[in-house]
Amino acid sequence: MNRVYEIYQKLYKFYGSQHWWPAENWFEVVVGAILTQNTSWKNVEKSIENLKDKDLLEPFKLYRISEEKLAELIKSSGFYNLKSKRLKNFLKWLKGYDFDVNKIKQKDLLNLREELLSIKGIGKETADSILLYAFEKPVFVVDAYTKRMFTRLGFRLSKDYDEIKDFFEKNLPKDAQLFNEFHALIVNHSKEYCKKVPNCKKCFLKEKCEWGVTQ
DNA sequence: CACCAGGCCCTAT
DNA sequence: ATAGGGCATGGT
Repeated sequence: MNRVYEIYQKLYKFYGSQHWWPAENWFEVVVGAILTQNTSWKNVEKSIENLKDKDLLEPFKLYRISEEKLAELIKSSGFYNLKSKRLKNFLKWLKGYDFDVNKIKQKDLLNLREELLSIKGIGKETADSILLYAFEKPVFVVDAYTKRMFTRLGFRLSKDYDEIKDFFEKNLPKDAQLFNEFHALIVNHSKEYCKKVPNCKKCFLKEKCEWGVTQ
């Protein structure tokens, strides 16, 4: 049994199923993924709520409003001019599929990833978050939490995003549901524990756990 | 007051 | 290939 999969199992046993991403539907996932770039989720939530309150959190509605208007609506997320443009870029791509998520889901994973990465403002992490949580494709999402947590656990991760991603995928079954849970658990554990104890020596993921939860 | 937060793009070496 | 700057709000 490899160490990566072991860690997943410990997290799952301790925290349980996470039911991620925190969104009501696939489009909300996409909007959140773009808005949360280098930004706290709290600030993103305000923007999402604002869009919902104004009944605008739908693809065609956002496609229709102006970039300037959209920027105002998402102000709380920071980088709002940039992110408004990025959302617009995604929406133009989405129009090519008639705003129909089912047409997108039918596409092959690797080609779909390339398409997303070709959209200006969608980088690897954002693309993978969308692939996994909006389109339900089996990709492992690498983010700041993932790198920080596994580095603290003693892993020596590459600097290259795709190399890190490949490392995790090689050590786990290729299962969208598992990737979904794992990333959610990493974020949850980071927020619950790692962040509060930056140099903790007793995280339950380590061999010697002082919290009585080592399995 | 400073620093950080679920990145990404562009430019200069 | 890789480093550094810009983007901007809200919380601690």
